[in-house]
Amino acid sequence: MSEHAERTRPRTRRLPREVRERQILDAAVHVFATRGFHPASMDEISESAGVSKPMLYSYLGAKDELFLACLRREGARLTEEIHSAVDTELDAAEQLWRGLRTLFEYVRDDPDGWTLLRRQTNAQGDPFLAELAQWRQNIVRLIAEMLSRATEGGATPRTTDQLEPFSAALVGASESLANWWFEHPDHTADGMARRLMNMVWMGFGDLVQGNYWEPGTGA
Amino acid sequence: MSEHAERTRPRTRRLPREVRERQILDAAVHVFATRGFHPASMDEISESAGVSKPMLYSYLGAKDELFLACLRREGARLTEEIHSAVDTELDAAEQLWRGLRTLFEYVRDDPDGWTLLRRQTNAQGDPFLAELAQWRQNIVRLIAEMLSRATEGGATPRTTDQLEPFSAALVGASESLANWWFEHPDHTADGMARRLMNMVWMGFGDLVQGNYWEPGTGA
Amino acid sequence: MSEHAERTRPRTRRLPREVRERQILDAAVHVFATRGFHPASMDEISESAGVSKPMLYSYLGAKDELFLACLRREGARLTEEIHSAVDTELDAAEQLWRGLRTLFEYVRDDPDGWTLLRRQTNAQGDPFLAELAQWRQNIVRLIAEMLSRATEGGATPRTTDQLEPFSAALVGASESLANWWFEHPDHTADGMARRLMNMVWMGFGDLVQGNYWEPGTGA
Amino acid sequence: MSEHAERTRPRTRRLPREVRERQILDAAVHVFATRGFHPASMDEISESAGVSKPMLYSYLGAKDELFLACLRREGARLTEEIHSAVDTELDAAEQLWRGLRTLFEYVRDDPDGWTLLRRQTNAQGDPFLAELAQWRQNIVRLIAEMLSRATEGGATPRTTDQLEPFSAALVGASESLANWWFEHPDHTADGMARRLMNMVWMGFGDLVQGNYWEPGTGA
DNA sequence: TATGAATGAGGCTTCATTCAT
DNA sequence: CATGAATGAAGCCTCATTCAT
Repeated sequence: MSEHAERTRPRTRRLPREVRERQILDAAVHVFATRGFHPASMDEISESAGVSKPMLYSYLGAKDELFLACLRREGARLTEEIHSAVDTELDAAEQLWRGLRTLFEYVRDDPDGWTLLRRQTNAQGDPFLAELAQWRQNIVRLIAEMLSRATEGGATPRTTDQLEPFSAALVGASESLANWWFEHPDHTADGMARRLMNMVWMGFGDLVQGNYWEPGTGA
Repeated sequence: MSEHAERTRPRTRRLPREVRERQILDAAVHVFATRGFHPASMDEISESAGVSKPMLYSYLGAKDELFLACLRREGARLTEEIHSAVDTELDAAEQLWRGLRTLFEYVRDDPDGWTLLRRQTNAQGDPFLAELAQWRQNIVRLIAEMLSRATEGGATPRTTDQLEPFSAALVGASESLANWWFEHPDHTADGMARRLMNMVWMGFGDLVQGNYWEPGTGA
Repeated sequence: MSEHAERTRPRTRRLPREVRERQILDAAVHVFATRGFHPASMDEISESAGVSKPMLYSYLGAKDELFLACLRREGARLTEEIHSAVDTELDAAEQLWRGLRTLFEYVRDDPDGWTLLRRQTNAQGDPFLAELAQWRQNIVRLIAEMLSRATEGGATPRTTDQLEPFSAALVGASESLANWWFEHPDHTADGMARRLMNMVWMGFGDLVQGNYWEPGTGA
Repeated sequence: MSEHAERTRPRTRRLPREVRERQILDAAVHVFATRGFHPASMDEISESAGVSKPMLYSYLGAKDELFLACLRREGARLTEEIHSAVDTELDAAEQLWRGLRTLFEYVRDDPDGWTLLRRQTNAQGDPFLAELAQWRQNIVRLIAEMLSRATEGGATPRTTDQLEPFSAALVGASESLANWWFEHPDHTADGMARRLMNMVWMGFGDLVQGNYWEPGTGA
């Protein structure tokens, strides 16, 4: 009887397009993050979103496009949060510190999004992943520029040379450390950011001698 | 013409098992590295190895097992090279330097293997990838121990606390920098290792002030 | 011409699930009965059902499950028909007579189902066939109980001892005689049941002396 | 070392063809009986026979032919044993009794052979199984003739009519009872044969009244 | 004689995607 | 707007069988 009753009106109400899209994206981000792009199935996504598959396609297109939409949303969210956290007037160490702290806050608040951004690596044959690579490179370049601005004057040419690979390494270290955090969740975002700041700013040579970086210390 | 091109390599016949296994593994490492686990097809691997599919299965088992065999071979190769390069008698900086140099040499000499090790991330539902995660964690731990040994005496408790996350970050930085290298191949392995050494040992704070790490300098 | 012949039945479209499931089961029972489990191919079943293969899987699961579904449907049908034909108030001979007659009517009306139930033997490595063995054993036990009830009082202990193996033999005789019937179809179900009744009730010793069993005669 | 030593001379000696064929047939009968025709693999058979696959094919041909060879050997063995046990001079009951006893002795002594003969049912699409069906029918006919001879004089026409289906049912009952025996092995061949004899000769009607058949009693 | 090496062919299964209602 | 019904295409895997030594 109750089964019958449920069938008397459509399972889901007519919702405004915007709401539906967010529902779907939320579900898709979760499934893609949990399974990875290829093993994720459109069936699971549609079910998890509480939407029929035709709606999925009609709202967000094919699997590639849906995945891209997820990447774009999460990438933009992270980028914006970092942007609004750093202030180009500050010195390099402070900017870095704020950026890292924001990053780890994002990781904490939206672990699926982070997994999504972090998991996929560029792969020949998955051309649509090029956009993700592009996005990463942008971040790397932003950091490089930030450091460049912040070190104008003092920086020797040799330092400048190192800026981009340094930024790349920094991004890699952040990603890896965030993963480590997943397995050791008894740390705060602040603590994680501070850890990373120490590493990249002070270097192991200093740490070994007991010299630590502290927020507010400056360059 | 293109039809003829497909017959590029004539099917060599009746080779001893050992040789065939190596052929297959070589091809599989290449295809898995190029495409990733899921998109790689057994068809492509068998074709690329110049061997029929039943041989794949007869010699190296199902797709999972073949993939694991690739991971094991490449992982063991890298591990061994690094092991034989570092000498636990040396101080930390020197050990790190040698390890990093060997790593980048491996990346240069066996880029497919590197991509393989680097590309796959652990995903729920791909339990066989757990072995890769395990292997990575072992490396992290090895580095942490190395640093721990090398800093005995001087290290404060706080430093010790940081050793494992630091190692994780270091591995991430190496991976990311190696990727950057793929896109800027006009650098030597030695140069890349030196770059990374500067970052992790000196830290950006020192670099900014013109203090660089040099091989042979010691801790 | 033959190309056109293949399109014999136009793909009916958009049928309710219930109808499709029956269509599929009908086809599957036929193919499984004709070929046996292993040689039957999902391709042939899907084609014979006028449905694409994914529908088979979506509606009735993998080959094992589809086969089990066939067994269950046919087994239940036969069991029910016999159940509603016999009446535990009657004496043993009458019950047996009605059961046998119903059995042969089922064989006549649903030869594929009968072949299905009769053909498969339990094999190590086909664990899903255990259910069929179980079902057979249930029938044997039912018959044994029926005879037991019907002979209470008169039966000596020795008779009771024989009830289960006797029932097993009876089932085997029925199966074999039904097969014989397939090759000599110019007999009625009633005639076949009477034949078997004579054998099992009177025994050859009586038959040789011209003593036959007749319906309505009683024990 | 021992592994190496084993390789210094061929794993198997040159054996006369006859011996090899018996080896192979023994293994094949076992595997076919255990798994059934389709699931049995030539790999398992060759391994179980201690012979390489090319030898298998060279000695006994393809899978169908090998299977047929198994059926023929086992079928002939059983037929011969029964033939030499019965004596057409004896009366019907005694012949039947001896035949049944021999049958159950064969089942006891060569259960794989029995399973082989009993398991496969004629299947459209497995044309090579027709020979098995033929063989069964021969047995049925033999029994019918035996009964016919043994009842000449006393038998009414109606009895004659029943002889072939009766024989078919008898064979089915034997098969089924032999299967039951597999699951209740704590009985002797003699006991089983006596059981069956009671059923087919006396019939349930007599049994219910305490009339049993005893060896040596005659018709 | 004897066998390790090798494969064509075919079966099971699933997935992204679309149609008809 | 919304969906249950439907499928082409492709992937993994195994088997009977033969070749070259």
